[in-house]
Amino acid sequence: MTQRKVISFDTIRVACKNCSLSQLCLPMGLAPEDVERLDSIIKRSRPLHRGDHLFRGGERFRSLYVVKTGSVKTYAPSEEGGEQVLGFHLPGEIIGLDAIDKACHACSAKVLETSAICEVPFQRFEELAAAIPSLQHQMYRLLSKEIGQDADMLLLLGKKNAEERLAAFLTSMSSRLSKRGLSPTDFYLSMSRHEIGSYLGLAVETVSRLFTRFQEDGLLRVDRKHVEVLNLSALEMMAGAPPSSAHKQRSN
Amino acid sequence: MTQRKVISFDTIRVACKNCSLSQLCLPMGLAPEDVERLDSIIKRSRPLHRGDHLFRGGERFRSLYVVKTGSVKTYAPSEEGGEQVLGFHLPGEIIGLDAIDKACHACSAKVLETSAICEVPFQRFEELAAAIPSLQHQMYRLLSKEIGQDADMLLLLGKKNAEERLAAFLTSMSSRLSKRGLSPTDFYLSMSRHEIGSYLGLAVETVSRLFTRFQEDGLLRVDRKHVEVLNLSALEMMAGAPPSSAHKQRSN
DNA sequence: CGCAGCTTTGAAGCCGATCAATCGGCGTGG
DNA sequence: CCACGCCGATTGATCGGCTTCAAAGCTGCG
Repeated sequence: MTQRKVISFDTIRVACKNCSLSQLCLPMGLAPEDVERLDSIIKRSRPLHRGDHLFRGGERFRSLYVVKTGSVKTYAPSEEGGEQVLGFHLPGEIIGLDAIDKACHACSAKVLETSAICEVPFQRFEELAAAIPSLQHQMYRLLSKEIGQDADMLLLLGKKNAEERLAAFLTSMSSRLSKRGLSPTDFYLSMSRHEIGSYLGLAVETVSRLFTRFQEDGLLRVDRKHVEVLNLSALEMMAGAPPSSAHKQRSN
Repeated sequence: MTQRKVISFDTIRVACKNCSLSQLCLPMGLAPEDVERLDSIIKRSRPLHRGDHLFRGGERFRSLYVVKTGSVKTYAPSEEGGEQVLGFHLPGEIIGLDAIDKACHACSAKVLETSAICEVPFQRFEELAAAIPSLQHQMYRLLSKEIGQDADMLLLLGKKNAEERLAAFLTSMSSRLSKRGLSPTDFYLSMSRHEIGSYLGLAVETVSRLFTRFQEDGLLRVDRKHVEVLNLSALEMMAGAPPSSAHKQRSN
């Protein structure tokens, strides 16, 4: 099913058993009783709305957050009001892992659309993990996975051109939404062109031009925030190795 | 003291008590007996030499590696022989955290100069961490720290220009070496210009030109791999906020 | 001593940023 | 209900930094 009108979708069902990490990110190897224990420490908040902050840079770190529905962006506010978008977080994804080290948030997290977010007090989670080896292992995996994804992003920013970047962004969105049972080819982008550009290290105008070009090339259909992917495999190809043989990047 | 002739420094003392994580990355909060336990699972290898691999992409993940002396680069081999450098690892730093998730190395790690590396079997480490809460916490911090650093790198690649990138690279090297008791202003770079360029998302020629320019501007003195920083604070300034007011970056 | 590889330097071209202006949707208020 | 105004998105034109291409210089090693 396509998720139409996400932007103004206010009636979010918060009542969902096992909204917890158990399903969202730790799908394997937990005994039912352990799942119950994990579930018991999780706080469910009322729906948050566009513009609300989960936390701001500089605040003390207390909890991890799991997106249940909706989407969140993390960003580093820079001097002169500008901001660098560090990531977009879709349902099932975790926010705040980077703050464990200094026990203080280095970035801010802002809700992009009406969203349901679970809060996981880290202190209590840590105690639980110490008692449940498989949970501890899952936590290590989770942190490790984040590092691996960052490496992919490093590669994207370091080596890929604008076309490849946007293609990678779109295929990433596609596959992540798909994992949550949403359509991989028809979705709404809750973030602005400006935010996409910031995330990908591109100017807004470049992002806009590329959307237009992709549409002209029959890769997708775009209407504002609504995206229909018409040729996913072509996008994936483009996101991966050098796309058009026209101008190949040096392998530096 | 400056570390002269690092490149051909073959007589590395491997015999060093507490070379372990205890000193390298987990400086706080461990009881002496726990340090002993941690130390006991660590394997010390004979010195490795330039070009040796710690592991290659695709190999099964078994251990983390800690650089004791020397330096290591991690890189993602791409098709057509090209490689993307993901990071440089100096004494005290850990390698392999990204492989925990899939229990398989996604990147390769190659020794840049004669180095002493400690191997930490992860399975056994994990068991130990489960039994020592403060060790578990340190491990979370370590993983989290890595994520935070990746975010810094994302910002660098996404927003900074060539000049800022090299300045950031140099100040990073400076401060990391300094942490290990080496000179922050006089050091040898064990990696090639090409590898620096790959890491920073720049062409070799650009890196070379910038070294020349920095020297002309009196910021540093360069001779091959030997770097003397003459104006560290200017470099730090340059690496941080927009450097020369001449051409300011859009805050996208 | 001579080659191979890395580094440096020069020149030209291109991609994406920047500047500039219009378009378009959406919320507001009359 | 519609006109207005604001802000994001789009489109066009120009500029510039970095890449690319090319070639010489340097260094270290066999």
